[in-house]
Amino acid sequence: MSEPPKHCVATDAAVFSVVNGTLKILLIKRKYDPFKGMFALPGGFLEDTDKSLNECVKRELYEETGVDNIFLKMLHAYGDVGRDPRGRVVTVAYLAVINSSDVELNKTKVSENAEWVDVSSVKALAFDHSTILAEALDELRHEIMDSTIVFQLLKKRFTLTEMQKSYEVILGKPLDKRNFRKWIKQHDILFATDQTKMEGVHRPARLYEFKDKRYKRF
Amino acid sequence: MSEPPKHCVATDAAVFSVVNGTLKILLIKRKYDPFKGMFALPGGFLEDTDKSLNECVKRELYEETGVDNIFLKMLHAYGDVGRDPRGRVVTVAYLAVINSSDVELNKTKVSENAEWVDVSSVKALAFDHSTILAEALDELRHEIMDSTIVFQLLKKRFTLTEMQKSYEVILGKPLDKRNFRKWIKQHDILFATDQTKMEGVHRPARLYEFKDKRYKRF
DNA sequence: CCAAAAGTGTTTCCGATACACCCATGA
DNA sequence: TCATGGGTGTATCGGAAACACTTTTGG
Repeated sequence: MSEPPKHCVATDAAVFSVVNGTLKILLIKRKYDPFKGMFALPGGFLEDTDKSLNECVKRELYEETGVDNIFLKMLHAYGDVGRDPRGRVVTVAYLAVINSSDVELNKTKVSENAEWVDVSSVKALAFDHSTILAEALDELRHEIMDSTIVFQLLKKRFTLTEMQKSYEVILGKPLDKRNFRKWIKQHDILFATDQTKMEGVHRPARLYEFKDKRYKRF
Repeated sequence: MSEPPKHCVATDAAVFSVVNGTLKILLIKRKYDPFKGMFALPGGFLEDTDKSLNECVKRELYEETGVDNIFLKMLHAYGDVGRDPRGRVVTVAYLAVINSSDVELNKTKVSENAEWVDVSSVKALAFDHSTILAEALDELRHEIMDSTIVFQLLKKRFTLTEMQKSYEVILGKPLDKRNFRKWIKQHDILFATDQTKMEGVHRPARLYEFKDKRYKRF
């Protein structure tokens, strides 16, 4: 057996957020060929200094968008010949959701091409990133029902209505208020603070926090 | 930005079967260092001639064990530094199940070290393959309830009791006969042939076939 | 007629869904 | 007192689980 062949390895992140009641995906406008001018998922090559794939995707995300300290769930690897015109690249896709107000895009030179784009208006993406995005969105809809990943999307304190809205935007359908509250309560992941949020001319809403902000599957 | 670094990429397969009523995993006894003499999952490096990761894992599996024409589901990628003492290797793990009687192990020089090993008696494996095996088994238990992957495990014709036994061995717990039959019938994936299987001194069992042997999620 | 596995329905339970009214606030 | 969103409970439905007896065969 000869020396094993070597290949480029990369990570890509599908990072979702809810902004103004719509589901957004964090994309980078490419400055160089291939696919110059098109949108792509943030990501990049695995470096020797990355101790793990997880570290790689976090580093790339930070460098390209300023997003830091975020939970990323691995989704799938893509390694078909021809998926990158420059040569073979095996990429590992990750999923994340964040609260967009925790992030200031365009604050560095490198991240100046990062944008929140409406998922519903995303057209063709660079490479096979349209496929990755579609699969990530599908996975997100499962994850949100099945894990505590929604933690990432909300601020430290939030009302149950805000939480429900996040679910509705991600799932793309309305939920029943009473059933949603019963469901979320039975998971026992929240506690009610003694504070309320007053906004507008109506009864103030109780503010909640997560008991444990770590990712956990139900 | 400099040239992207290159890395070894590999695939590994966790191939399960049920033999004599016990759950088995297909392992290779390593002939060379590192981990010489230890068991490992079958797998190997991605070659330039492999047009996809899927093709790579199928090729490796065929070369090392003679197993051919099998459905493999991608599970997860592992890329931590140090998981292979020879240098960094990013590996992509796959899951499969097969009917062990469709395969003749040890029929070639290269595959002479392949063995079916009781999952319950597997000790330490080479590399991080113990982790991969554990995660694969977990995934298998979900897959079997959620997809038609059990197709791979059974012969062309089989009785419902044989099918149920496969589920029981994989899940590691007994199932209720009537509930199992109701459940499997409601998925509408089988048809009853007009033949029966006579074996022993008791009522013959009807033989069934799959309507469609392709992998499908429920 | 006996042993052994095949085959078959009904009841119960629990989680998911549907659904409508009162409450607290500021203007 | 009104407009606005916050907050709450019950009845129904449907799928999952529990559960036991009859049938067919060869010896």
